Amino acid sequence: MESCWLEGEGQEEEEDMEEDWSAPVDGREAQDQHHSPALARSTVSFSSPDGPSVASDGASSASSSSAEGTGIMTRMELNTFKAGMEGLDKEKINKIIMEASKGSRFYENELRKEKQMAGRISAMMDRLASITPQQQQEALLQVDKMVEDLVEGRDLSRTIVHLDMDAFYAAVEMRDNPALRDKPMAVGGIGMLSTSNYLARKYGVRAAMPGFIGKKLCPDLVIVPTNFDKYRTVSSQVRDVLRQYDPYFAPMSLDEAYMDLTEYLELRKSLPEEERTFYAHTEECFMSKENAAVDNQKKEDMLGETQASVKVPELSVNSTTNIDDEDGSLEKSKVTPCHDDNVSSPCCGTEELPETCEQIAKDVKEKEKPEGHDCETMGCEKVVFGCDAEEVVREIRFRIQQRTYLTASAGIAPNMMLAKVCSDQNKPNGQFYIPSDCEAIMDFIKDLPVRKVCGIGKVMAQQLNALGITTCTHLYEQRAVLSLLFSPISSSHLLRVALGLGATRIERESERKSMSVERTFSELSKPSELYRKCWELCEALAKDLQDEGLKGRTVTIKLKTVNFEVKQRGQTVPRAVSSMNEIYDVAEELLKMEIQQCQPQPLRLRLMGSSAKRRKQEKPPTKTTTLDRFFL
DNA sequence: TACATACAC
DNA sequence: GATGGTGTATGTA
Repeated sequence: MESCWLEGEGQEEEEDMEEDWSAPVDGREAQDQHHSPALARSTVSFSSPDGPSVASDGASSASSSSAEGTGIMTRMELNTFKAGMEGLDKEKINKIIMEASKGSRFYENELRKEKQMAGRISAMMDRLASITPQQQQEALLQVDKMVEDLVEGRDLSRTIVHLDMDAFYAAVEMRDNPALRDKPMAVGGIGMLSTSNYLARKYGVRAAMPGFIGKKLCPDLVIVPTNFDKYRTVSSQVRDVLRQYDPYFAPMSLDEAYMDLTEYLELRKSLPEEERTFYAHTEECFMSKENAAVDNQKKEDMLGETQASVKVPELSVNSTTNIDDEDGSLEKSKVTPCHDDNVSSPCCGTEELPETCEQIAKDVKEKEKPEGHDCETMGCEKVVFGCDAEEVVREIRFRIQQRTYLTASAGIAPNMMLAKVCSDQNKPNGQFYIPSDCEAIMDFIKDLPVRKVCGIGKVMAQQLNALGITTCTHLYEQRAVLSLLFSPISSSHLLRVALGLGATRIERESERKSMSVERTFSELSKPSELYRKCWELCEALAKDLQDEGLKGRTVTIKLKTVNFEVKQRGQTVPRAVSSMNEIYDVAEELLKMEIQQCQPQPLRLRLMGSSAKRRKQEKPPTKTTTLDRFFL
């Protein structure tokens, strides 16, 4: 989904500090951060004599956090770097969020993580303070060599598109239930929301927010349970369209995909107008066939700024598989990337695919209009799309809307990093184009908040913030310091971002490296219950492994205590395993050790997980004739 | 290799 | 009253 409230909460778990469970003592004080802006400024002047405009407000906001009992933890704040945040009363929303959370075990854990982060930042500031001007000068020379290489290697020849469905799950539910259309609503459960519609976002209700907090922010919020089967079906309809423009497109989740339009755009130049002509079907078209209908849509309407202007009559959808809110509703929607090379591959849904691109195209175009219907005589609005990238993307979005009655947003740029940022720019139901031109890229990058860049999350953003870095311009100005404070991998990534660089080739599907199953439950602490849960998880994992014909060399268990502390324990076995018994043997042993460690206290858990990983760096056999593949 | 952390969706 | 599940990458020891 495109927005998050507490991004990636589940994975950002507390460091394992067993001895500290009941004594959360942390010597480092939050005020340590207060010296950061000044330090940041003083160092900036070394590396950048031409006087960068360091945002001091950015730096100081890093210190607004973690004063226990007072301010709002930055970790828990509403993320304001997402689309659709205009005109929100952030203060009020954050206050409600904090009040709803305060005193909970979750909150206490967040508080600890916040302190830990403050400590890390303070350590970083100490390192910064110890850097000499000479060191900075040297670093700058080094970094600028890299800059030269990077700039020289810049590839502006590709046209990459990132396509993102607007409020996907929520939009699907609204489409199928008109009663929801004028209400603030979210998809998920009282425990966690997967996404919310734009009306609910006005109240601060976001993806990855627990439903009960959503209700506090917006008492009228309607929460609809997830229905993944339906989203998968819609997703495969969208993919049917995308495939025609890039057969190697890469889905990132049910609602998001990257495409490389470069080759298609060449073909497009000689595509006759007829092939670029579509009809916006009227409601009558469909009614005449007692089929689903869509309101008469003009091209302008389609591409306007308002979301879901499409009116759809009730579809006879009654797939009400009620997925268990606690467990099933938040399954990751990620699906195997679809790089089927004209081969009919089952990876993009259950529908059988035609064999050639032409057939796919014909088939899809057929599905986009009512059965046996002649648009010319029915007076459907005729739309002809042009041949440039923007027109093609408009066409793609138009066809998606005609096919699914849902809107999508898109970003068009010379690389994946930029395309991704762009797709958020005019959301919902909009698109944004960055031409393949250095100046245009730099102009776009200039004031871009670093937090908007894919890969720069909450933690990195806060670290950068402490250095006075909030935009990509700052990132470039501070390149020398960054190369000294961060690892080579991190700093070169930041440098690439600062230069507006990103991947220009969409990677083909890579081999899976691990498979896991995990569940949250109400507290379990009796060993018999814990072993039983472990057994169930291993059983589920074994089934998943066998379904995909995979085996793993390293078996790990994941435990989350009732205080939200996460531990992971693993063991590598001599031979790859996939059966229930083999996996459980290892997992049981690992669990046993943890239970013993705790004694005489019980091990009190709220989550348990089991996973199998393949060994690092070894390539699995490419062509497998046997059924078994291996995580070697 | 083991474990923790960060990130995305 | 109540804060998810799956997968990848990376840093460190």
